[in-house]
Amino acid sequence: MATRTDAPTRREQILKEAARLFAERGFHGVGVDEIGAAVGISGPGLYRHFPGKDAMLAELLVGISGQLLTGAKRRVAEADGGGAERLLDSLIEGHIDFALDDRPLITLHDRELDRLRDSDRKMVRQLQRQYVELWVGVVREVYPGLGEPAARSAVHSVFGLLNSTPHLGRGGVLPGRGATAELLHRMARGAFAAAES
Amino acid sequence: MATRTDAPTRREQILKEAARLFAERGFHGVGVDEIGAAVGISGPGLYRHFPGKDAMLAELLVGISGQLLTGAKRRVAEADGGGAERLLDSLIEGHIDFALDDRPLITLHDRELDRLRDSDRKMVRQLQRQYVELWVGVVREVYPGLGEPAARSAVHSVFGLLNSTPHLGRGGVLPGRGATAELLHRMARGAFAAAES
DNA sequence: CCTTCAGGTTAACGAGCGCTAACCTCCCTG
DNA sequence: CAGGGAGGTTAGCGCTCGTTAACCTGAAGG
Repeated sequence: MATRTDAPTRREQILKEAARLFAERGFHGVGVDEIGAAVGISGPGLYRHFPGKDAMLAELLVGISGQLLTGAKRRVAEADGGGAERLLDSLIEGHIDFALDDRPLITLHDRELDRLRDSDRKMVRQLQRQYVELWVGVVREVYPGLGEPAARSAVHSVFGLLNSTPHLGRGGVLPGRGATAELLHRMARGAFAAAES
Repeated sequence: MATRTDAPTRREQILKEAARLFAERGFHGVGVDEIGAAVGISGPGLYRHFPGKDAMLAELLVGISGQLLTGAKRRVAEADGGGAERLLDSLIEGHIDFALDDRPLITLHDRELDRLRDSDRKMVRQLQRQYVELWVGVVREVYPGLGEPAARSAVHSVFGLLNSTPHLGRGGVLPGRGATAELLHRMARGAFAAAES
C-alpha cells in the first residue's frame, strides 16, 4: 500500500465529484450527465472509467470504510504500549479529521449504504463492524464500567455525534476548524465518561 | 389544537408507511405503487388523498419539525420556574422519546430535506432553527461557560448523538428501551458538560 | 506513414416512474 | 329510489434516466 504522490487521475476526479453530488442530492437524485458535467466530460463518457453508476457508489463506500478501518489499525499499532487513554484520543482525533475533511463522504457513509448490491453492502458492513469492534475494545479498556452492549451503543452514539459535522456549517459561521475539532473531541470523551457512570 | 382520539385514517396510514419506506430506501428509491401496496390499495389510488408524492414528504417533514418544536415549547411552559437543569433534562427526554419511537421519521428528518420544494424546505428549516435556538438558550443557562457559537455546535452534535438510534438496532440486541434511553440521556448531559470546560 | 488505442462524442433505446383519464362501486342522504 | 360524492380500479401517456452503439480524434510506437 504505497502512498500516492502523483497528480489526481480523471478516475479520482470523478469519484470526488460523484461523492459531493451524491451527498448533496442523494444517489437516485443525481444523473450520470450531471456527474460527467462536473468533471468536464459529458454523460456516457463516464463509462470509459466505471462499469456503471452503482460501481461509483460502491467504490466510494468501500473506500471510506476501508480507509477508516485502516487508519484506526495504524493508530493501534503506533500506540503500542502508549496506554489506552492515549489510543482512544488518537482514534477520536482520526475520526474527527475524517469527518471534518471529507464531509460528503461521511454523509454518504451512513446514508446510501442500502443502495449497494448485496455483495458490496456485505463487504462495507463487515468493514464497519470491524471498525466499531476495534473502538469498543479500546473504549472498554478506558471505561471498564461499561458492559459490551452498552459500550457498543455508546460507540455508535459517539459516531453520531462526530458525524454531525455536515450539519454544523448550515447556519453560517462555525468557529474555525481547530476549535471545532477540540470541541467535538471533548464532547466525545465527556459522552463516554457519562456513559460509564 | 385538540388531541386526536379517533381511529387512524387512511391518510395517516399512508403517511406512516411512506415514512417507513422513504427511510428505508430513500425518497427517490420508493415508487408510488409501493406506497400504495403497503396500505392495501394500489398505485394511483394515493392521489385521492395527496396531490402528489412530494406532498407526502413535505407533510411528513413539516409535521416532524413542528411536532418537535411544539413539544419543546410545551415543556418550556410546563417547567415554569422549575429550573433550567430540570428543563434541559425534559428537553433531552422528549427528543429521546421521539428518536426511539419514530425512528423512520428521525431518519427522514435529516436526510431528505433537500428533496422538498423551496417553500416547504424554507418552512422546515425555520421550524428546525427555532427548535435549535430554544435548546441553545436552555443549554447556555445550564452551562454558562459556553459561548453562543459553541453552544449551537454542541446542540447540533448532541442531536447527532441522540439521532443515532436508527444505527443501534442494526447488529442485533440493544439493551431494552428504558436502558437505552437512560444511556443516551447520560451521554447527552456528559457531552454538554464536557463542551463547557 | 500507418496503426492502435485511450478517451471522448452524439444518438437512441428500453425500462421505470409520476401522474392523469376514464370508469366502477358502494354508501349516504333527500 | 334517485343521485352524487368518496374512494377505489386499470390503461396508458410522457418524461427521465442508465446504458449501449457507433463514430471520432489525437498522440504514441514501430
